[in-house]
Amino acid sequence: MPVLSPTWTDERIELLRQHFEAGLSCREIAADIGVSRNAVIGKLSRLNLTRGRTIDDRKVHDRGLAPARAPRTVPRLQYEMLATIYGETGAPMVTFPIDDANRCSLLELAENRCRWPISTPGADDFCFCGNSAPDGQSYCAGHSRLAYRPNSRARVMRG
DNA sequence: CCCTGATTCGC
DNA sequence: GCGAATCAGG
Repeated sequence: MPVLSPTWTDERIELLRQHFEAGLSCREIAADIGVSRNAVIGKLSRLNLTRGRTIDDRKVHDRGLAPARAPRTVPRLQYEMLATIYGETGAPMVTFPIDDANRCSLLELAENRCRWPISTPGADDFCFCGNSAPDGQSYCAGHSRLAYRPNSRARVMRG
């Protein structure tokens, strides 16, 4: 690993395009390349590579920057928000066990397989999660959420 | 609150 | 040109 970060090299741009065309989300692309999500999006926009939406579609051109937010949120919405972060009203949402029984090697990886790396690259037991991943997702539901998040009770890497 | 993509703007 | 900040929508 080089000491310098040459930002966007041809390799990275190629990776960017590969993942973009593969249908991966910007968040996944960013995590895979090692940059922030905005960096990926910014680069994509700079390359005129946007998926669907363009400036022409944008309605509000009059950027007053929050002049007056009138439309008050409905109490119900607020309740949902708070319930999400708070106790969830006795929600039995326990920690989801990540099955390590489906581990597979890089060669066995498929589009619907979780690509979460297990152990360290180069190790004899190095493999991937291999759990079923949603369409367009690189990781399974559990790992997708664990991939990158500042708010985590504990970094449960290595399953 | 979480997330996403897309634009804007300072560096 | 790059990317954080910001906006807009789900």
